[in-house]
Formats: sequence, C-alpha cells, structure tokens
Amino acid sequence: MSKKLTSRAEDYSKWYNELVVKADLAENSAVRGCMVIKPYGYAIWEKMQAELDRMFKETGHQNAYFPLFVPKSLFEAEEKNAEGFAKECAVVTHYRLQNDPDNPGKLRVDPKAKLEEELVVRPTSEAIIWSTYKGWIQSYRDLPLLINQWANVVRWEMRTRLFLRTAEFLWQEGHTAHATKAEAITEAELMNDVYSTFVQNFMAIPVVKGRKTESERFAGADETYCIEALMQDGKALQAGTSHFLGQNFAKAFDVKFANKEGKKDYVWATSWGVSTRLMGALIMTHSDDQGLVLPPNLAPNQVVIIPIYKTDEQLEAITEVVNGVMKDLRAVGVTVKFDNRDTFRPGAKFAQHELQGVPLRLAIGTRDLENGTVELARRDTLTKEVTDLATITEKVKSLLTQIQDDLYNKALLYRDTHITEVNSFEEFKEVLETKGGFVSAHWDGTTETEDKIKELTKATTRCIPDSFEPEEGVCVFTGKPSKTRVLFAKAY
RNA sequence: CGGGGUGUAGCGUAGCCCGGUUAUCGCGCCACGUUUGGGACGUGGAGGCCGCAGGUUCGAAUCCUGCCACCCCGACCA
Repeated sequence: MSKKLTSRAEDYSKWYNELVVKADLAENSAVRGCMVIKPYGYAIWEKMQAELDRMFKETGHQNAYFPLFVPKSLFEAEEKNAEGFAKECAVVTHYRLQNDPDNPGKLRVDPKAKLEEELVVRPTSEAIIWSTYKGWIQSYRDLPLLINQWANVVRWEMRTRLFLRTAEFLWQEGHTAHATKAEAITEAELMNDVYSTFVQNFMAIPVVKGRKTESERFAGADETYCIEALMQDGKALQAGTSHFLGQNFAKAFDVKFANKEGKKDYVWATSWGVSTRLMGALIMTHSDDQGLVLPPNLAPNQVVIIPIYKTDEQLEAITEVVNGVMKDLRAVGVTVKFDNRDTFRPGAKFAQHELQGVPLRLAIGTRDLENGTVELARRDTLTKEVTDLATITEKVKSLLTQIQDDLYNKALLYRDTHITEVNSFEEFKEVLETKGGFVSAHWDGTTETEDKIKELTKATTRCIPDSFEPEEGVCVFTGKPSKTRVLFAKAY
C-alpha cells in the first residue's frame, strides 16, 4: 500500500475510496456490497448517534425496536411504498440448511424448509411498524405516538460505495402518528429542522433545506422534506429526509382512532431518517489530500499528544508533563490521546494522525521541557506553532471551537459560491459541466421535464429550498411558465 | 440484466501472447542492531493449492473447456 493518498484533483472517487480505507474507517467485506465499519469509523458514527439521539429525545421521541423481517403480505399493503422498494429487496424463503448429499462437507438449503410466506428483509420499516401501531392506537389519547428506532436496513443496490451506498446500512428511522394533518406536517418539518441543525452545527456541513419534487419523493409519501449538502467535487448529496406520509399508511394498515367527538378517523403519519451515508458527507465535505479532516465535535480524539525523545529517562520526564496536560484537558471536556507507542517514530505518527483527521496535535520533546513550550499543530489548516505550555488548556479549548467554526464557514463559502442562477438551458448545461454545484433554475413543474433534463445532463432536482421566494419565470427547458426556481445538481 | 475487463503471498504487481531450472519486484510482516523535532536504515528471515474444477502435454501460472468471484461502463438508488 502506497503511503500517499491519490489527490482529489487526480481522481476524486479514488481519493474517497482510499481515504476511507487508509484512515481505517471501513473496508469492503466478504459480502458483496456490504462493508465492515472499523472501530475508528464506528467511533465517529457513535458520536453522531449520541447527539442525534439526544436531539430526538429532547423533541419528545422514544426509542423502540421492530423486527428485521417483514412478512410479504404486510410489505405489499401500502402499494406505492412496496412498488418503490420491490426491486431492491432481499427475501428470506427458507429457514434451514442441511448437509448436501451430493457434496460432502457442503451445506445446501433444505428444500423441505420453505417458508409458507416469504419474509422481506426490511429496506425501511413503515410496513412492520404500522401493522404494529394498529394495536397501539385506539383513541386521540394515544396520540401523538413519537417513536424512533436505530437499525440496519438492506437495499440490494446494483452499484455500491463505502458509506455512500451499501447494500446494508445503519440508520435511524422515526415513525410518528398524529391526530391531525397539521400536526403531522409540523412534525415532519420539525425533524427536518433537527437534521439541518445537527448536520450544520455538529458536523459543520452546510445544507440547503427544502422539499422534494413529486418525482423525487419517498415512495408512499405526500411530501418529502430534505436537507441537501454539496460535496467538494460539485455533486450534491441527500443528507437526510423527513416525510409527511398523509393517511396512506394508516389506510393501508387500518389504523384509526376515536377523536374527542367519538368519531373515527385515520391517523396522520410521518417518517424520517438519516444513515451512515452521513459519514460519506462528512468525509467529502472537509477532508483534503492529506486525509480526513474531522470537526472537533465528531473526532474520537480531539487532541493527540506525541512525545519526542531519545532515551527512556526523557520519555519518563515527558510522560509526567503529558499526564498533567491530559488531566487538565479532560477536566474541561476535551478528549485526548497520548500516542506513546515506541514502535513508530514521530514522523510516522504525525502522518497517521493527519490521515485520521485528529483536529489538534501536540508534540512535546526534551527541548520543550526545558523551555516550557509545546508544538501545536492544526489539522484543518496544517499550520504549526510553538506555544506556552502553561496556557495550553485554554488555548486548545478555544482552538477546538475555532476549528469547528472555521470548517463550517469554509464549507459554507464553497457551497454559497456554487449555487448558480441560470436562465437558459445552454447556461444550465454550461454551469453543470464547467463549475458543478447547484444550479438554480425555473422549471415547469412536470416530471416529464425533470426526466428529460436528467437524461440530457444527468442532473436531477435536488429540492425546492425553503428560502426561495415565489418568482415568476419560464422553465429553462420548455419555456412554460414557472412560479419558483428549484435547485438542480448531479447527485450521489 | 446487456457491453468490456481482471483473478499470482496480507496489499499492489511481473511473468501468460510464444508451455521448460528454485514464480518477479515493491510495500507490509518477523528477528537483531543502529535510530527517533515530518512517513528511518542495515543485515537476516517467514510467507504462494498462480480463483475453482476438468482437459491437452513428458511437463501448465502460461494452451483449451466449464464454473465462481470481483471491477469498470449502462438501467436503479438513503
């Protein structure tokens, strides 16, 4: 394995794959399209989970867990949802293996152990959850029902990429039930706001918040809210979605409640989710040709300390000082790791921690002990300075905040300079091909036009941003009247 | 599922067209020594059913047949 990472300019997609593997985040597994998330990658995911989980609970949700398998009859109940996912479902048809009489030492599926009803491995859990909700909801007093689950789902994708699209992925899916349409819409919007806040404030990734066009909606939804992020190669990435499901699932699974007047009505539903795909967004937003760049909020170790020494006595003296520094840093909530492995030289450690995106690096050598100093290096800017050891705790603390802000602002600047308004199809194509990013254009509102534009340019509508005011115009493709601009982009 | 390609040590590879000593090289790994403020160096060493099965041949990584897996390009996609 070569030491250098392929540069982004050379081959963006190769850069991404190498980075994921070399930074020890994940690797491909023996199972086609499925990845192994390695401890370092999983630690980052756990940080995301912890914060999201906190935010969900703060907004009144509770966690629960529903089965991996969905009986086919339940799965097909909501037609649009079933149709939308049918092409990518893994299906369990048997429940037993046996010794293969024709191949000693091999197993085969026992033909007699065929399931009477096939089980679909969940690509999403609306079906199993709504079939359960039917038993939980009788009265308006049972509402709202605000549930989230952390789970794995399987979508048999043709082409997969680590974190961005894998056959199995981890996610959370919220599924809520409400007495009124307005309340459900408010919930769907609220959760899209939660996602937007989380991704922007915690992950330092700017997003465009908006609604999907009809053709890009979740299968079975009446409205899909989303957050869209922009990667460094100019492609958009859907970072999270929140759906207003109307009464579609309530009707499919016959979930009714008695309102205060004693009248029966179907409940109103939402669902919302973010996945390990956010790891991909994280990587592609901040990282550079030296490797991963982690915002301090997501770094498993915010600070790494590297001793520089020749003799055991020197290491001992350094360790004593480092122990004090670590104690002080931990006291103010900073996570810190002392990399005192004697099997690697300092240069190798520098390179490794850079590759793994540790936000701050402290190097302490014998020289520093004499001078009361420490070398402080920032991962995001790759700058180094020698600073006073006595005030290092405050310095680190404020730098971590600074880095978090700087990363966001840098990404925001990139994003904002890559939203381009166009008023003709020529311009549309020109911008997509030369500059990339989001193209803000008038569109006649039809799926046919979206399809044609996609066919010609590979760009799809990403969303109708909340921030866009109604504006009279004409569709860049058909010239028909349009009431608002939408964002188009090539997407992951 | 259509078109193209590749399987050789943990990873990346040479050799294959044109069959012939002990299968090449680099990284990584192990041991010892010297090193340690930006990816150390030297010496020695371990590691291979050459994707699987069959065939041709005195002899197969190399030729033939079948199978399997993976990758790339399309249709699909959080």
